[in-house]
Amino acid sequence: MAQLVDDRKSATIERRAKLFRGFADPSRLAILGALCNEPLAVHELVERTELSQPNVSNHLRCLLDCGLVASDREGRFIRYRISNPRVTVLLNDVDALLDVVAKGVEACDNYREA
Amino acid sequence: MAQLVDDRKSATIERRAKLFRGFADPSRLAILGALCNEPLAVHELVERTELSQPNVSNHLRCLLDCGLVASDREGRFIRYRISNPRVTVLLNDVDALLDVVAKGVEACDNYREA
DNA sequence: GCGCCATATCACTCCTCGCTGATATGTTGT
DNA sequence: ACAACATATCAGCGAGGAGTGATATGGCGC
Repeated sequence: MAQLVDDRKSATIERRAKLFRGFADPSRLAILGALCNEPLAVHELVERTELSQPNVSNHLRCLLDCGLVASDREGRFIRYRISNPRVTVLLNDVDALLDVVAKGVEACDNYREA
Repeated sequence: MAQLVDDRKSATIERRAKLFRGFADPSRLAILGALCNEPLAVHELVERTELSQPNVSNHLRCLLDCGLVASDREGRFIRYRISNPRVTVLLNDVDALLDVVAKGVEACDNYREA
């Protein structure tokens, strides 16, 4: 039973970690940032983010599967948009936190600096 | 100059990504989660998270450098605590987002499922 | 139907990061 | 000063994920 509790606890943690990982990539953040302003088609995202088209598609697939963005077909375009305002909330939270810890984050070299 | 703008923009994105990466690990989330309840010394964190002691220390160093936790020496113990309430806010908001997208996140196999 | 544009998929490589085991530093009692 | 406990550091290994290039699918206009 303690085992059960542990499982449930760790399952929750794993889910959180997985969701955070969805945000923990510059390319995906660039895509999400662009979509926060307005819905965009893939080729528009390619222009603005300066990422390769397959790369953008791959990330969109990931974001779509995770439910962070949604897509609507429009003719031969596919328009992507932020699926839920809570995504934006989270992005704002991280900026608010960065206001406080930006210096430390940049100094931390436990993982590769950008 | 457009170059400058791009640099500034991407620097912001990189910082966000780096901060998100700080949260994108089950071990660090377990540590942060435990610290959300109460400040704890390292050996207590080892007990509760069931991680190895060097592992916990490594993650704490990372979290400390990033400014997400703070530490106070107390005798031969070192007590760690959440450094800023915005950390807790972020953790809560991620749970709020999970309420909506949990299913999708679990289904997404672009990166390894826990 | 054919060519064109928009998007998706796949195999592969490289790099980053997390964990472990051994060891070093530090602090407290006796 | 020494023993015991608490914490930090470091090298090395292994795995997961991001990017690329080539290619496949799908919708549109002529």
